[in-house]
Amino acid sequence: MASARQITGPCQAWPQDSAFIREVLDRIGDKWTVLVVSTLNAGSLRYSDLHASIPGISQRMLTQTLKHLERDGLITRTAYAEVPPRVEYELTDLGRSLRDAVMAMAGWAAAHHSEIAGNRAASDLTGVGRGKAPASAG
Amino acid sequence: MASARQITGPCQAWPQDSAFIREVLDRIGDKWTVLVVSTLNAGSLRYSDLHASIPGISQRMLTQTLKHLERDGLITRTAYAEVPPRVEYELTDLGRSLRDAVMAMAGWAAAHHSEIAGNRAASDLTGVGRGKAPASAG
DNA sequence: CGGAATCCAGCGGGATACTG
DNA sequence: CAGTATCCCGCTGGATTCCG
Repeated sequence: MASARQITGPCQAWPQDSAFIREVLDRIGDKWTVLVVSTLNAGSLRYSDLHASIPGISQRMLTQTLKHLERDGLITRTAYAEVPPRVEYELTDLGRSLRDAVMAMAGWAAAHHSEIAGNRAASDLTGVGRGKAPASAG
Repeated sequence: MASARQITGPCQAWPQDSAFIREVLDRIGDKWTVLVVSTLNAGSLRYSDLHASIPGISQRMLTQTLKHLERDGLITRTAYAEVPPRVEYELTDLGRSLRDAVMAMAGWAAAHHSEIAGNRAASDLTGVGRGKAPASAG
């Protein structure tokens, strides 16, 4: 899928691996995946439970996200052939490892989000303030 | 929202914090941010250097990504008022900490991407194969 | 060189309606 | 209950053009 990239910089050890990151990022990039995984952290849940636990999600997005997660082996889908249909979803070991990884990101976010918010507010106050203007060394 | 259930894992207190994660994910969710940060890992770079180092990016996206990163205090922008305009971008400490966090995700991706690919392929072969069908206890 | 502004195609994703 | 199918709108983001 991805073509080999030519990197000009001196330290280009990990950009090649960005293909992997891209895959993961494309998955956790959409907000629903993270929400679904975090909700499934509570254990095995039914479709309606997930739908109720995740406020803004539509059936379309919930179904799609679940299929993607199942396809990647991050969750298991168990359908009970009962009169009132029942389907339960649960995180796999792989899914739990993803959850851990995302939680690490969440840790970083929690640790720095105030600093980022501060920077953003300051940058907003400075308004159009561009970068610093050092001596123009011709 | 979610009814109290039996939790398999020790921690279920993070869905509330998902607001923080969302912010970060919205930022690193678009592929360009990660690429730009990883490229800036090489040190201070000019606009044109970045543009050349990141194959598929457009000026629009590069500029936008850089502004966002600067706004959040993840990079610094230094404009030299010379005859041929020159602007350099560099990661801040905060930006480097983000890079570390993203590299952690990259580590997870590298460790499990083959497994995920395998699961996906298997799920593709199984085709329409739905979830397992346990005894219909009705 | 380093951007800003404009235009426009693609598709992500919400709302709705229907099915098994 | 647990989806599937359809429509359709808004945003993302690429290509192009112009400016300091």
